[in-house]
Amino acid sequence: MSASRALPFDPIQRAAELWEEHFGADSPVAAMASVTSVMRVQQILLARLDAAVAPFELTFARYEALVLLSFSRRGEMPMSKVGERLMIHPTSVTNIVRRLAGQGFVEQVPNPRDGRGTLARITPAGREAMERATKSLHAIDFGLGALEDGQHRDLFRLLHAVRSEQGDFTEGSHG
Amino acid sequence: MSASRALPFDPIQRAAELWEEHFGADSPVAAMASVTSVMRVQQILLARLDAAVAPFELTFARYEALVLLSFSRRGEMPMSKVGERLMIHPTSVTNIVRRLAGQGFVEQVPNPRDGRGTLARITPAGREAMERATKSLHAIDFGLGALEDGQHRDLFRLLHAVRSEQGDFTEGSHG
DNA sequence: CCAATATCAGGATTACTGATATGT
DNA sequence: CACATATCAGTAATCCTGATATTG
Repeated sequence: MSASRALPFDPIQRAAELWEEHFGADSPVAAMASVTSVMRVQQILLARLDAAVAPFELTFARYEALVLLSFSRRGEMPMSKVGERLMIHPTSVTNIVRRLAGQGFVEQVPNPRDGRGTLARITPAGREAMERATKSLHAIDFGLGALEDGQHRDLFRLLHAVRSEQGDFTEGSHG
Repeated sequence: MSASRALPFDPIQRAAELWEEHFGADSPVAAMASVTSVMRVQQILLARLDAAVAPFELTFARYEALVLLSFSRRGEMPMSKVGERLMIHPTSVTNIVRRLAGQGFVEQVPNPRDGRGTLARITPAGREAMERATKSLHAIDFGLGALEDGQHRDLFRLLHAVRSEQGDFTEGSHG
């Protein structure tokens, strides 16, 4: 999982202190510390999530695709829409779906309403794997057991502001 | 930058609602929403940071290595210590430092105090590139201009809890 | 003809495992 | 001899930029 032993200090805290010494109190030290923390926590979480779903031959990215399909009405969705919802590149969709298809977790069928398009459809085996992986993720609280529900809401709102500014979506309510 | 157009709703919010419908209010919906948000914001930030330092032929990862070296007393540090501080894999250190060396931003010299070891040492050109990249990053508030200082502290503290639980460091103060 | 929908080829980055040469 | 320090080879995952065939 990358770094091995624990340091006797918080490396991000240390970096922030040095940062302020070198670049002055005017520099966005707090932003730097936040950014670095986001990077590190993402790394930690992804490792935990991937480990949790690995027994079912899934990565977290492939798991997310299965969940998305399972939530849809017919268990199927155009490739383009999968990419839109998961916010991943079209070639990544192709890649992920092909891999899931190779595992028998989804099948790719022509879109009857658009001859150009392809639908990804979850199979019973895919639902089975998804449900088992979900239990595994529930058991570890999605890697975020360190936080309580109120803190999750705080974290979500702070990050929501960043995503909103990026223009991921047009509405601003999350309540 | 992966996804193109904005959705008329927050896809993470939507996912959380569907999640609760499918898996019940007992499931860690708040944790799921937090995790997904961390993933997405990391992606947004990394794209912004990489874009900010790209004019100087750097990635954010290589920039971080330059900053680390420039903060050290002699501008040099053993490879192993670089990996420890940046919390990246030894082979990634080799990779990053070799690339920086190819650009003339660092040089690799034998460690006089350990015949097995190699020191990465920042060059004047490396300091120059680092300082210019820093100005570029300052100008965009490290991609986190959407948050105010108080919010940065909140965000840092929430993520600090996760990092602490992971055992990245042994102390618990950050005040 | 232009736009949209995948898909593919190819390049870049990062991480990990396992093997290796060197030195403590 | 056991251990530590890089480095390398090979594998995997992801994203990106074009190019392409098909269809609307």
